[in-house]
Amino acid sequence: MPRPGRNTYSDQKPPYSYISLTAMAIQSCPEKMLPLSEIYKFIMDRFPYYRDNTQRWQNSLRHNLSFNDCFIKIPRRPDQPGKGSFWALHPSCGDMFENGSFLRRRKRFKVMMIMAAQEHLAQSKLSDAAHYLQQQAKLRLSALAATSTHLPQISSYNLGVSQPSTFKHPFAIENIIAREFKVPGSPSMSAGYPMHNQLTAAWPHMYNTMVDSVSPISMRGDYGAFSMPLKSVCHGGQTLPAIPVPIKPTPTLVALPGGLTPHIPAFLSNSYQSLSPTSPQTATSRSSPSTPGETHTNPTVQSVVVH
DNA sequence: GTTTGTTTAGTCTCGA
DNA sequence: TCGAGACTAAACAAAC
Repeated sequence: MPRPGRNTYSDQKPPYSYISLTAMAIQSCPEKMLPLSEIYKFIMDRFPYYRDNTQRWQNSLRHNLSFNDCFIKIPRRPDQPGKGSFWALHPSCGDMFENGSFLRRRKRFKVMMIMAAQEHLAQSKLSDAAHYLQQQAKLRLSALAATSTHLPQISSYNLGVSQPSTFKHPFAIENIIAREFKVPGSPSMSAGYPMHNQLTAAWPHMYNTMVDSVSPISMRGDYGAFSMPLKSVCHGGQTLPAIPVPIKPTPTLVALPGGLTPHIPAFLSNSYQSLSPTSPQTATSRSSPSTPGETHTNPTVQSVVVH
């Protein structure tokens, strides 16, 4: 497998999959999130190969963004007009390329909790499923408490502050190609996992929703503004903290007959206010036709990411 | 009309 | 050989 070169790959196809290219682009940005057009731009800037046949590879890239759970979509705020959403990396996609190949991952990064829960539901009584989910929630939440202090930090979302970190995201461009490139505009790229405190600041609405989402799943039936599944992440057999990711507000849900009310860490229960991923201002959602501050719930269950 | 996002389907490649 | 991941093409809908 060719190693990343020192310079651009001229007209040769770079030895990176679209996933790694996209991840590079996202990682190269201090905010760790980019709109599609910027991802295109990043790739074309660095890899001349992709200046041709743009239709083809851009379609593939979009397909990858949608198809792969390792990418999460972040809606624009209403006061940030523009097309499309921002794209970021799922916090647990870190070691997909652990084997050193940026063309082929060890295993596809996938969010499976809902499927698992549904399968479980299909195979057992509802009460069993509720118990199962409750156990999962406990496991993740306890692991969350245990691991959160060891997890990597990233730059705040557009807070203008790069937080110090020793962790290097495998997708960080400095880890992939920064050996070869100087990344303009990211002097202190400190690699990329959105952590809870930062996410809470950046996406309070998500966390708010998330808190709601784990409340008794009788739920309010609508899919409001920030309806997005709460995705806990379980990584390589290891349980990691949950990050809410607004991928697909699918109505797929698994209602817990007994009501699932795990203990929610304090950092998840931020009030609904301020910051958005891209601006230190009031967060509202473009996707929400409703009043900011209004709590919407997403009747989804926690999910598990498996590798 | 263009861009963005989702989905489906088929093919190719690689690793076990 | 087979399964899984990657790539490509295409259709379609929604947002801008």
